[in-house]
Amino acid sequence: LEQTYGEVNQLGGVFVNGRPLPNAIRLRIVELAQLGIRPCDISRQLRVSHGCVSKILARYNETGSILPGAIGGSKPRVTTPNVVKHIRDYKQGDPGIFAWEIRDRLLADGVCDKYNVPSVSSISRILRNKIGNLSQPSPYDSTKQPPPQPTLPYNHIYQYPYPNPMASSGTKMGHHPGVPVTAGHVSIPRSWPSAHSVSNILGIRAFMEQTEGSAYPPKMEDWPSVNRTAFHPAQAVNGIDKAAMEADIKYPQVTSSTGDFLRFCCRCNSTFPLFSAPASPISRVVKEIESKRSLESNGGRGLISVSTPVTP
DNA sequence: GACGTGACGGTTGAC
DNA sequence: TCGTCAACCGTCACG
Repeated sequence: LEQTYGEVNQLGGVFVNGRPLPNAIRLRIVELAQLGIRPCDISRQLRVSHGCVSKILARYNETGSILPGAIGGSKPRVTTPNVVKHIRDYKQGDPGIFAWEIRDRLLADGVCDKYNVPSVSSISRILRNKIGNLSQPSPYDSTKQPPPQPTLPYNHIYQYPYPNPMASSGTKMGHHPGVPVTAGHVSIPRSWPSAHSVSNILGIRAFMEQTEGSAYPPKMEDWPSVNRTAFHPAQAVNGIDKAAMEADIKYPQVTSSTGDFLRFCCRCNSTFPLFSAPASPISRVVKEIESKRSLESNGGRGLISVSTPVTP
């Protein structure tokens, strides 16, 4: 069981097969691209395969979202209670009606569209199994409440399942650990070093520790594939070297004297309030994550603050 | 060398 | 409870 998580790709980056990259890294990929850094350089810096970088950027350009798609699950059922109810109504109104006629009527009446109309065989099955005896009350009787529908649509946003030690425990999906949420805004806890490597300029440090909780469970250090013999301690993991990660803990996010979060801009060599930054695709992405999380965090419960104000 | 693409092995969650 | 299925994932190799 312990030998399940963590593999090292050709670039030395760590990934979990079958699982999406942490949102922080996805965000960083987009962010670097926005800054004009070539995908191949992003790939090397973050130690993410160029195919993945290409995929994430393509998705971002197409959808505007950095988030991975919905993994798992099944297609939405077409035989919803409402559809079954209509089929029963049609059958009651005309006991000799054919399944294909029901299908046509479902379309004609606007109950279904061409994408979700049940097949003739499905209708036949419904007629056989659910409406076989019209004298029997149906579980979907109009006098009853229909069964609860899924809260989320089929293509809901993928919930990053990695445990977050700072997130409230108890619910598996209750709180998205990808980006910390405060009551009215999102912070991107990071420090903005002055060193001029791409990684350091852009503050690629301790992402997994800070913005994703611990990016992969249980702890990256415990990943069997992050082999300490093959992986030098000082070597970067997804562009995050260990020393920097440790340093990030020592030097938390810059805040102003008022406690506002400040972001260091390497371009203008100054800081600016993180939350008053001009709207950008990145801030939009952050807002996207925030809004998704807000919907799923049960009214804001489990809010965390991962940034520690710097005391002078 | 950079990049798009598809195969591949893997995970996930509804049914 | 468990297996199946179809969605997704990132890596890798190829062109």
